[in-house]
Amino acid sequence: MAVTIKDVAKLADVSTATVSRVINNDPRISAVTRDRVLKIVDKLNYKVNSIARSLKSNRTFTVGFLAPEIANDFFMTVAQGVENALRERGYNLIICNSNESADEEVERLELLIEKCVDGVIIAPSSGSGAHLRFLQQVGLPTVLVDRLAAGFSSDAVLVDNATGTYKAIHHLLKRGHTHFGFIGGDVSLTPFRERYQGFMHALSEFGIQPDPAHIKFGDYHVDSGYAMMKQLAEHSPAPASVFISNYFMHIGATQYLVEHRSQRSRPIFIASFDDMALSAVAGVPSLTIAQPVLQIGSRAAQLLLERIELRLNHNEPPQPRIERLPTRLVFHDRNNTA
Amino acid sequence: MAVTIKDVAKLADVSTATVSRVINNDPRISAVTRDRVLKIVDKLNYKVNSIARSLKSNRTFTVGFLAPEIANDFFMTVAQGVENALRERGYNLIICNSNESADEEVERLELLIEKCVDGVIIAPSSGSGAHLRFLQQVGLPTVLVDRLAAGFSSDAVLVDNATGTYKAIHHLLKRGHTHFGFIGGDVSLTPFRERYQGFMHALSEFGIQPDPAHIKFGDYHVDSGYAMMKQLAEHSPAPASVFISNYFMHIGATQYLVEHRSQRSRPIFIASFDDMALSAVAGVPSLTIAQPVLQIGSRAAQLLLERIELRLNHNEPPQPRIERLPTRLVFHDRNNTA
DNA sequence: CTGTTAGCGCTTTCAA
DNA sequence: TTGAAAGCGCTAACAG
Repeated sequence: MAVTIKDVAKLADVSTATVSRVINNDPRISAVTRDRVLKIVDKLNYKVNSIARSLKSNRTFTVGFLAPEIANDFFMTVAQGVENALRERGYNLIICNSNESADEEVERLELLIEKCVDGVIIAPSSGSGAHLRFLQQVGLPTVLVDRLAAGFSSDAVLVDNATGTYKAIHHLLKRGHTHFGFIGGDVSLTPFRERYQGFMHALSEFGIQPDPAHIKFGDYHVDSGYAMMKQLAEHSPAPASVFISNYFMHIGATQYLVEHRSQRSRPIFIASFDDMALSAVAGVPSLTIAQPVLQIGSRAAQLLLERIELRLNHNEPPQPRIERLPTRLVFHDRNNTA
Repeated sequence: MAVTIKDVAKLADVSTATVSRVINNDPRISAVTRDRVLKIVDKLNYKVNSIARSLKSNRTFTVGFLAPEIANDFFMTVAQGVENALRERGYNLIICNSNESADEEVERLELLIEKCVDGVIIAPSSGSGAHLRFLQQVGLPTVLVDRLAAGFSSDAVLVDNATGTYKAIHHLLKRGHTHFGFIGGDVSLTPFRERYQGFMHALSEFGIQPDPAHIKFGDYHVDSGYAMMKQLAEHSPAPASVFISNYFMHIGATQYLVEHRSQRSRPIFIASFDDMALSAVAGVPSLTIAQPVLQIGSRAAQLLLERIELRLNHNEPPQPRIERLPTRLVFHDRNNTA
């Protein structure tokens, strides 16, 4: 059996209360007692049982992070950002996976509630937030990241999807690009919808109506990007430039282009949301819209901790805050065709 | 305040013991009482407090996963495999990050112990396992993945690094490849050491002594792969084929090659350990050695749960088992130069 | 400065 | 089949 506070108390010949005070750095403890206790703590290699502590104190110093995919660089980089910020404040992170399913999302949240996490950060699996509403009942501090959930009002940290896309496309339009294709994700997810809107907005400003055959929507994964780029490239006429709505589809699309490089006289120019590890790899000229991924996570953690502290002190919770972090254009283009 | 077992008991007009039995599916409970209690549970939306439960039962149904990097496709895919297997058995996963540091690794493990996890799965940060030995003292069920730790004997699930590499290089040698370069990782980590050994073994069988200037070691990240490939390619003579010790360096190396494609008359052939999402993307001919990444995770989870169960029943723990899962060769080569 | 004591929410003998 | 009561390891009044 593990060593408990009692064992320490007995050996140090003090009460368990004293031991508790020592390990919690209560100032009103004499130096000698403190030393004696600490010595025993060391000797017995005593570690607090944070389960017991949590049962008393009703806080676990643990935050849940719920992502729709766990083997996904984007969400895990967000998680990394969350963890960085939490660790500074002595909090820990439990990462869970909703598998992009609202049902599993609820399941995982119930689990996290069972485990008495102090708050949760969620990249919601679905554009509708109906299934999340029970969180407000429960009063669990919550921050959304990357995506908003309709009908579920809460703090959120995301990026300027529409504006970022608008600026990229606007830039290309000014440089003379005119024949655009579009590779989109599920528009029931806010980021993909907003990126689509930004894209269309820029085109309409230049009085350009894209060929409907050049507008494609799929899921947001590599294979989907490959398939849609294939459709676009094989369509006649093919678009001269293609906007791709996220990193994974960018990778898939690039894969297609590289494999069929020799078949094209002029390369298709790519603009893509996200700029991550491999955005530069493929050597297809591109303009990318970089998100501050780590900061999304760390900022979300800050907002959450704020809410947790406020709740602890029985203060009024603030109104839901939606923060849009700025994106940044990145040119991957040695021939400066952008 | 959250609703507790007491609230349910009061409303259902039974003792807390009865409620406890109902929610734990104790058979010796009359159907009527069960129904009555369940109805109240629903009405109050009662959820067990697993903190309190764990304090009593001394188990948390939670497993810790400790990875040296959290924003890393490989480790997170392993984590995915772990989670798949755990979920089936009603266990949960806490993912922690050691930042490839032995000190942080110990910190995180102490945290997990504080949280009373039932066991841990570790991809150890360092080839030396000295800092892990305290786990045996504590008696915490442990399984290593991907890497072994010298001086720390425990269950482990990894792949046939040496054999897999050997087979790939052997295959290429038979196809006439002779001038090999090598891009390696930190050989204090067992996978990188073993891959190096497999590489050298294959060459020596063919009586080939690689040019020392063609053997490079770095860290295992994208930038490192880029830098080493640059060195190899700029060296005169450059190797005709290069073995790369993992996915991320493969990506970096490929990035270099694609960027400088036009400068070479004949492309450098790549053989690389790992075959993941983007291995096929770059259009540089390659032969990859695929690991069954998800299975590494799920198998590790199985071994761990076995140990946890045994310990619970006070059975003798089994001898440490080291399982090597087989790798598989994958050809990414439209011109069949491999 | 330190000890006594009650109790966090739950499970589990033991007794009925 | 059910209830009473003890106790998991810790913290926090309260008292001294």
